[in-house]
Amino acid sequence: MDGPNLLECCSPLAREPLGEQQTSEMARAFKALGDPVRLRIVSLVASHEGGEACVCDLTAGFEVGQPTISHHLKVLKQAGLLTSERRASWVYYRRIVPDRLAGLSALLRLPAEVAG
Amino acid sequence: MDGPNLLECCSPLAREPLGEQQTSEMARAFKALGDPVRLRIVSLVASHEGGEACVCDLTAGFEVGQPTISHHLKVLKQAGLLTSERRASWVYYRRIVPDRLAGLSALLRLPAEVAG
DNA sequence: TGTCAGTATCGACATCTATCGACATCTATC
DNA sequence: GATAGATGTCGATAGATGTCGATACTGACA
Repeated sequence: MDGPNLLECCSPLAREPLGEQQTSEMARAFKALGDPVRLRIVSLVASHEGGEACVCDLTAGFEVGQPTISHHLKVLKQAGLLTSERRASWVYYRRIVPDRLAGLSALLRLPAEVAG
Repeated sequence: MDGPNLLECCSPLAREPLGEQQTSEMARAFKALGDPVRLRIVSLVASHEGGEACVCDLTAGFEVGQPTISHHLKVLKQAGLLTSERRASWVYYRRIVPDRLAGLSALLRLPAEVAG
């Protein structure tokens, strides 16, 4: 996933055909973003003040139950998109640094866009 | 998906919490990329000469059967990532223009990255 | 018109996934 | 230590998904 050129100008995805090994981990990250609830969780965390949000912030804003939120957070964590830290009674989630989302963004950027 | 500011400087995802309606279509696109085979298909199409590849180019490069490739192509097409055109006996797939991948890339780009 | 190659669809199957309720675990506070 | 609140885990279940073999469709060509 975090290969040497991932944050450079051109998209590895469009530069050459990706092999099996390269795609499996990338696909897992995209798959994690491929659920509306998880996408909203990432958005809420990324846009929350301080760049982090506790689980209580999340459960309040969704129509699904707390165990489900917890499950989705686990998926996002395993995909390398979020990290968590316990402070007192609450667990706070924030984007992983170096940012995986930025890496995925660069992956999708295409030559036409870079040139134009 | 293709809202007015999607290709601007900052990431909508990190600017404000995304709502249910906004995320559903985005999630579908990410979900489509969330399979290793599909990610490789997109990569192969994007990197193929002329920016397009026929199904026969794809079936040759994968270990899964032709019906499965056809199924994945349908998913990518429905997600708005690829388009197809029949020429003689062959069906050619290429990236959709305006490019959906670029839109997703912009979506994931984060303020920190833009500022830095 | 008949045949062939390329591609899509269909039905079936095994596996994965999202969700829930119930319960366990952790921390703070009394 | 006992209690309460916040969070994670477990087991169950319904639905989605990836894959395949068989088959139908489409265009080219004899």
